[in-house]
Formats: sequence, C-alpha cells, structure tokens
Amino acid sequence: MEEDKCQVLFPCCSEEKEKRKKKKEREPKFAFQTRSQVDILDDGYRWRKYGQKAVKNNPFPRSYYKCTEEGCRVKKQVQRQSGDEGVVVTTYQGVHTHPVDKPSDNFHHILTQMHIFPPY
DNA sequence: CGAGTTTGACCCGCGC
DNA sequence: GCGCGGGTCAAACTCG
Repeated sequence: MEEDKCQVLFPCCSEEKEKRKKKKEREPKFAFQTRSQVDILDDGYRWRKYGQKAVKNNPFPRSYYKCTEEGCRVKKQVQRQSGDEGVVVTTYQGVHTHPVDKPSDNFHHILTQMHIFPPY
C-alpha cells in the first residue's frame, strides 16, 4: 500500500531508491566537542537547517544542517550534551570543495579547544 | 520576494 | 514481522 502510494505520487521514487542504495559511497566523517553558550557556530560556511530530531537519553534536540553551496553536500549535526549545557557536540560529514569566504576569528579560537573523536 | 527555518510525515535499518 | 530510533523531505511560514 505504502509503496503503491509512493509510486503513484512519485513515479521516479523507486528509481531514486535504487540509485540511493547503489550509492554506498560513504563520506568522511568526524566529530568534535566545543564549549560554547551558543549552538550556532559560525565556521565561515553557510548552513541550511533541514531537520531536527530528539535523541534518546538527551533532553536536548539534535539539529541537522547542510552546506548551501551547490555541489557541496557536506552535512553536519549539532547537539548539546545531556547534563552539561555548555558542551556542544558537532559532527561533520563530507569535505568542503570550496574555500571559506567569511573567516571567523571566533571559530579559530574554538578550533584550538576542540576534541576530535578517534573513530572518525 | 526569496533564502532560510519550522515541523510533522515519511523512510529505513536493526534488534527483539 | 513489527516497533522503535534516527535521518531526511518538503510544504508552510518568517523575516530581512
């Protein structure tokens, strides 16, 4: 039923699905934590928010962002850590293919104190 | 007006 | 097989 509905409304749906499944190419991913009062860290790139979801064991929601640069499908997630409101966990996925056009001294300062997660 | 945000629905993998 | 948790889409809305 659901599949039928999907195909009726969007005939190209199954095609896209296969395409997506075949694209197993996993982008490089890394995460780090920062101490910051604000969760919107301006790193010089322009981000468009495309989702927000609540995670278990965490009273704070997680936000999903995408780089607005065309052809640049870099994604990032931002989430506060439970128990410590001052800590923000940021996860980047993918690599930027264009230079930063808006240098931020604040971000550079943040970079000096970030912790990168080994698994990524 | 248009780019960016909000927000609920939709999708999908995984564990029970 | 089903329900849950996490990720994404897209229509409506907002604000400069």
